[in-house]
Amino acid sequence: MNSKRVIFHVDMDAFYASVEIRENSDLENKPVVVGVGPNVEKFKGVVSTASYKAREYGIKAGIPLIQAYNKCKDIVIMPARISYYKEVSNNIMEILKKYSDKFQQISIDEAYLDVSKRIEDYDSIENLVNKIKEEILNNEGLTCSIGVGPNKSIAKIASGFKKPSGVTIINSDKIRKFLDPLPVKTIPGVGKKTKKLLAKRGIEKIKDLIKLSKSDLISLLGKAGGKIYDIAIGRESSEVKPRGPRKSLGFIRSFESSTDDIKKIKEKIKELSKSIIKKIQADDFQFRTMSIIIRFDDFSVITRSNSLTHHTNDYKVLIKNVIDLFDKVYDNEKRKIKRIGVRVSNLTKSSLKQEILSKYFE
DNA sequence: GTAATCAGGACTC
DNA sequence: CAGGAGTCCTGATTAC
Repeated sequence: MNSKRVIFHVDMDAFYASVEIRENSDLENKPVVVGVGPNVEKFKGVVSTASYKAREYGIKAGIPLIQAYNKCKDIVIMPARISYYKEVSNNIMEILKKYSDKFQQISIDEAYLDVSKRIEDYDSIENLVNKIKEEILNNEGLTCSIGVGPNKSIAKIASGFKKPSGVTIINSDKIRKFLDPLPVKTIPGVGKKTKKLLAKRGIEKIKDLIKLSKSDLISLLGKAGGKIYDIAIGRESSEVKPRGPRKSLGFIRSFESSTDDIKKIKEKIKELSKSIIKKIQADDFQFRTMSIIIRFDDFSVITRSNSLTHHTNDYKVLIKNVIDLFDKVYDNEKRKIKRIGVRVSNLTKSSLKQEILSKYFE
């Protein structure tokens, strides 16, 4: 037997947009974007996902809808229907689980599969990849891209290498040839800031990055530097493991335009808190820490939080605490507010299970 | 001195 | 012109 791991990273192509197109064949080959925000019809918000046709115009996730429109007057904007996309996602994840020994869902449209035990040679990789792609296409009418590698990071980078509907298989002996020419930003964990910091030192490609030692990178970037180094040399080795329980839960809403109307803001805070309580009770959680998040019209952000001595799932407790937090901040603030959010953390499962478990560990 | 808590930042999809 | 949800990390402060 072979002890080498074979990891798949499966990534759905333009997931939200593709779901909308599958629901409405008129949208095929059109520049479709799924938008999120306070009023997507009036271009208040951003692009969540752009179809591949839309991408031809330079439209991509994250840009303001108004900019997307300016790039292409023909864009079709669909408001996001996240709960529906979740249903679709669940169906897809069930398919992926079947084909893996170990499974890790990363987000609504991505997952890692450890398929080591099901692979003997290159052909069996191709067979398995094709089977997965076929079943997702037949059952859900959607395409995905798959990256295959000896660890999770290489699989992930590989899945993004050829899209849409691409397959990229990186054997151990091809790691350097694959990674070396890629821009550092390709590495998960290297975002805008880190890219800039590295660029200042003339580091643009992964091959530049690996000239530094691991400790150089750690002193430059902290703990993240160590991870980035391991990925760059192709030796990241984290296991494919099931997702743990959630650690926090919250909601954020933007106002259509910035406001200093305290009544309006507090109404929103209550609304958000209510939604949190609903969800948290439905999922049988309790929380101990509560936070508010405020983004001002100049885009600066303030967060405030406090913790209780005990866990709760009570609306009254939540609302009292978050309103108190808000009042403390807004006493000496005049800036207008653009977005407001409420979040709870330090979660535990409430009721039954907890007691049974604690008995076990007495 | 170390553990919790809090605030802010970076990052991901 | 700048959404929404979530995670991890860091540094400062406070608690034990």
